Amino acid sequence: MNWARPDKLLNSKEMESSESTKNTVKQILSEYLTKHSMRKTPERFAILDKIYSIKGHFDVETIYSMLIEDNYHVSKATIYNNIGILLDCKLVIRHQFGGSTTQYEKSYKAGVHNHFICTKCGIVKEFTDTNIKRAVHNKHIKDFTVESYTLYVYGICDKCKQKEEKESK
Amino acid sequence: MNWARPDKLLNSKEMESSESTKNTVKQILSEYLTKHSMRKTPERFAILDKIYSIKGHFDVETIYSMLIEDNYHVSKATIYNNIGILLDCKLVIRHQFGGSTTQYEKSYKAGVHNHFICTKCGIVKEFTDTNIKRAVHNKHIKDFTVESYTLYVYGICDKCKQKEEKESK
DNA sequence: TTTACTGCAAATATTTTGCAATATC
DNA sequence: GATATTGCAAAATATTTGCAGTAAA
Repeated sequence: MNWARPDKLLNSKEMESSESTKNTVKQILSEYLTKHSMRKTPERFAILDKIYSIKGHFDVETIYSMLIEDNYHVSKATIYNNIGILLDCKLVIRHQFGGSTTQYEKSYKAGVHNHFICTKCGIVKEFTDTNIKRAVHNKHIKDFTVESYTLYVYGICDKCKQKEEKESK
Repeated sequence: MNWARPDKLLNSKEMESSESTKNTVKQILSEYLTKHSMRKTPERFAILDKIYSIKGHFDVETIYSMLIEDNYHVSKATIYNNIGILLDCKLVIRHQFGGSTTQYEKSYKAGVHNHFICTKCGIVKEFTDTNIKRAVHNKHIKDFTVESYTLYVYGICDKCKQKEEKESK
């Protein structure tokens, strides 16, 4: 098997997960594919590898252009298809922040984090909070098995707030 | 001024907000429009009134068909336009659960609530939890003014879980 | 050899936009 | 009367789907 491993300097959007993390997620995908009688195509592992080189959120377009930039051609249809699989095996999570595209994020060992979203400019800032985490996990929801959560806190960032104050003068 | 007030039996999707709530939100919208030199069109108040007769989530299509059913014609473009305004004056909030349409919900006096989303069938169940509420409000986020929050808890509902167990036999 | 997967293009669906007609102020 | 808003249709955009060719098993 020959995983696509681009050998180049990483741009600002990229930040390698540790090799061991990448190997682990490949393993998880591999087992998932075997279990479901699906094929181990190079595209699948190239997409997974690329996703695990991205720090933060991304959309399908981002993955697509990053792979093209590596001279690794995959169609968008294939990316959509495979992100679906990665969602199923919990290697990726989906975010819907309210922009026009669906955002995704690697989820293995990424840790739970919360998002602050400015309702004016749309900037997203992440934070962690153990009290919130504890409160969510202490909540027993009838008839449901909890797997994960996402918290979106809405408000106004300082930049936009200052802009607003100027405008109302 | 002549607010559209449909005088008919309510269907299952509908549940009147109290008259006083409806009057209050009309007041809020009215003041917002005045402040921004925008016009008080009957469409705006008809849409607001309809939204405040809906319990739970809705999308643009829903509002559209409900108004058509009342023989009140508004174009979808107008609904999109006005939901934008209602978002601005905080009378409506937006949800992106992951389906194909954007979902909205009335927000005045609706209370904060959290959502459980089944990752298999997509069913959304609401719940409230004061511990979570407290934890979020205790969180001080640097450089941000918090206005509201939404929590999405993901997992599997009992129905889907049972289905899964059957399949793996 | 079988058939799952990829890539392309066409289809679908939601939301946005342009513009003429209309109605608010 | 001036112009913001509506309604319609067309446009834009993201995602899905159908299908022929390719490649994994």
